[in-house]
Amino acid sequence: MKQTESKLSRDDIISAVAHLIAEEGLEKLTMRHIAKQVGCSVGTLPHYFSGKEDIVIAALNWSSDRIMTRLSAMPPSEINLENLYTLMSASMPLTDLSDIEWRVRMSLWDYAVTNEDTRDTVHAISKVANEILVELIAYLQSVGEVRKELNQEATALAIYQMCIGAGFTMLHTPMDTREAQLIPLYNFIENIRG
Amino acid sequence: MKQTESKLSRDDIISAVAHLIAEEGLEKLTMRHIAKQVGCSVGTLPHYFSGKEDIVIAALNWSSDRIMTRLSAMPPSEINLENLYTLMSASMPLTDLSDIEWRVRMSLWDYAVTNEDTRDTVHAISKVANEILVELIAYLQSVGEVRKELNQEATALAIYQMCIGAGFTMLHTPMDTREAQLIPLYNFIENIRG
Amino acid sequence: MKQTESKLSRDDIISAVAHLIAEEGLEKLTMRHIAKQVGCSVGTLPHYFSGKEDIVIAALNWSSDRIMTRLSAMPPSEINLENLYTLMSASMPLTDLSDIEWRVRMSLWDYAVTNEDTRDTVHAISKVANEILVELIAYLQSVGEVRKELNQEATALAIYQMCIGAGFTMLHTPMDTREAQLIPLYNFIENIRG
Amino acid sequence: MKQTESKLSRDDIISAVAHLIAEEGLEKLTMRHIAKQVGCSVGTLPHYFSGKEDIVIAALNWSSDRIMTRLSAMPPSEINLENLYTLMSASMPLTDLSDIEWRVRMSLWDYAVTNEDTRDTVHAISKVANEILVELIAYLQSVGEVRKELNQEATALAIYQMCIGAGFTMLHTPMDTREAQLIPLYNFIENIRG
DNA sequence: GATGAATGAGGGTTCATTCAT
DNA sequence: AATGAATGAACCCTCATTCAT
Repeated sequence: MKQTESKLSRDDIISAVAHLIAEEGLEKLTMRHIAKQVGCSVGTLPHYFSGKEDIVIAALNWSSDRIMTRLSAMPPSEINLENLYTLMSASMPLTDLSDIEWRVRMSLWDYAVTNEDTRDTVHAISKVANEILVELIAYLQSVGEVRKELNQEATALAIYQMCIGAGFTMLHTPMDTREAQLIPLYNFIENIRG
Repeated sequence: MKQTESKLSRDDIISAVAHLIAEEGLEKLTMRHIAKQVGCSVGTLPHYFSGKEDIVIAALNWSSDRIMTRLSAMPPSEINLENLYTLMSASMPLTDLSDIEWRVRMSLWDYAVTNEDTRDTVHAISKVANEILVELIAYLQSVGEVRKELNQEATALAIYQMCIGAGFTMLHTPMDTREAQLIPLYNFIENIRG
Repeated sequence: MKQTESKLSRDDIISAVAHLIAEEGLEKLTMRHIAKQVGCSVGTLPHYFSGKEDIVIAALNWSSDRIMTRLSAMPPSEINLENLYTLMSASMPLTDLSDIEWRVRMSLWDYAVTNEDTRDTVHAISKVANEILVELIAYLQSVGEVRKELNQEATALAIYQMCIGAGFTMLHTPMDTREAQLIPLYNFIENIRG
Repeated sequence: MKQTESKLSRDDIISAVAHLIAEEGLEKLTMRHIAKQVGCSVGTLPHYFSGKEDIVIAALNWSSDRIMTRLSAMPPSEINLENLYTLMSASMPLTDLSDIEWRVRMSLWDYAVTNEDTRDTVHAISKVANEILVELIAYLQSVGEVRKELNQEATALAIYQMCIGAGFTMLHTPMDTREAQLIPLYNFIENIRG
């Protein structure tokens, strides 16, 4: 039997794998599970990826891409202190969709600890995220929404660290208790108001 | 050949496994590697643990135990705002030893995402850590070192989140760049001074 | 993309496969490699051969065809003892081209050990080769170049065996050392001179 | 179920594999077949060999060892021209046992064509075999059984080539027709008598 | 208790073959 | 006639586990 009804693409596979990682963990991810989730046979996967590691890395990066896309969605010029909080909270695992992204991100970060290439990738992404935040803080300082004496890098890094800490912690708590964990972030942002 | 030189204990195995997880990752952890690291044969391990999962969970919890022990080391009465920062930074992955602990902690947190029992454990530990911090903040407020109008829970959670975020981020950066990532925590603590 | 530039034929495929077998061995021969070498897609091959085994057998026989063609090239009436040696040595793996033929022949002979059909083919070819040699010896006896008391079949078989033994041995030695291995054949032919 | 009745050794496996190669060919040799033939499970084989290639090479060398052992069995001082022929014919594939050895040898020689390490091994073995023959010829010359004007190396090589050619050819012919193929070798040996 | 050879299920991967286009 | 994505069986190998010693 041939699978001809739906055209398969790398993104279809990546998405399926991301969901599998989120639900079962990297450890239980097998080529056979992937094929089943995608709806193809194991022999089809090599047409799109050179091997399991290739698939895994693509899926892990998928989460970073999604999170970064959300972070970059709002142009700096449309930012004010109110929607800085909105922007950050929108990137947190407060919905089923972003929960998956963060679960995969957790696997990615763990994977990166002992995998040099992935570690460099994760580090680069963190750097970019911080740079975006620095830009936002700088802009908000320029329009008087953030106190000018605050160090931009340190402020951005504080927000980043709180988001990472909150996001990873949330993965171990029920969905309906997660929003309350954003209070420190909210307070912090209020506290830098100019 | 029998292992007669030194008495083997669960802790010996756990410690050895923790180091293996930190160095190679959970993925590459095998019973043979464990036995080799411990210095016994694979057949010896079942005498101390019921299976691989049992060993893994024990080793993952090892990191939490170590970190919690450090956090609880200082009695609240000896705390001031200066050594609150010292206490927190002492628990960060700034040395080879604590680096291992954090690496294992990362594996633990990742493992917990898809393992209910472990998730409950991790959540409970987080809760205890936060309670300790709340106590510290409350004490510091009572002695006038921290502003009294600050919410204790929110302040404690903020510190906790920053530490988690900073600690996990540090695992992807060289050791000599990590201390600089504590600036946000330092600033935050300075900012709550009464 | 279609293959329209050159008309494909069974011989093109066989020749390509023979070269692949000579270079990489039967073990590493795959339909994809064949298609790549031929310059067509894997789906084209079934139009010319019923399956891989069909291709392999055809390619293996290719070497026998080539070697037999050379052996039959010279009409018996033009033979003398001098160019009997020339004829035989010309069929040995002393050039890159004949080296390929012998490499494939080695694969063929090996394949024939456990494949009845191929074994019959190889045996038949050996028989024909010997018959040709018997004719040559008979002719040379009739013109007085070979001693008449020698048994034709035994003499032919001796030459055949030495050529086979020398040819297969040569495949494991550098090209520039091979000619020296023809000395026994030369001596033998000199020794039967009438 | 554990296999405890019979002690397994590398030689047991090698012997089993040699028989498999002889009967089915290298191509159809799989770890599962080997395990079945040996009477163990696939997981047992890695205890004795590092992988399939390791097993294959060991089995291929097995044939050379057996053949060389037979060739070296007779001390030169006990040699005369009569038992030189006996010695050589004893190493030919005239029995079921030596037939297996030669079948494996054929696989070995074929394998060596595209495998450098094996090629070196085969070449070294050929060299040793020739050296043994040279010694025998030299001894027979010294005792007057072989004509002194004959070149030792060329004579030895001639015998070697005839044996190789005859042996490999025999593998494609029925057992009861093989002895007749030794006539050229017999004639050759008679012809060098001093 | 300690050992490590033996097990066999399950892993990732390769491949000849098929068939809708 | 030509294509190459899709198939799934079979490959080699790894591994947690078991158990006779």
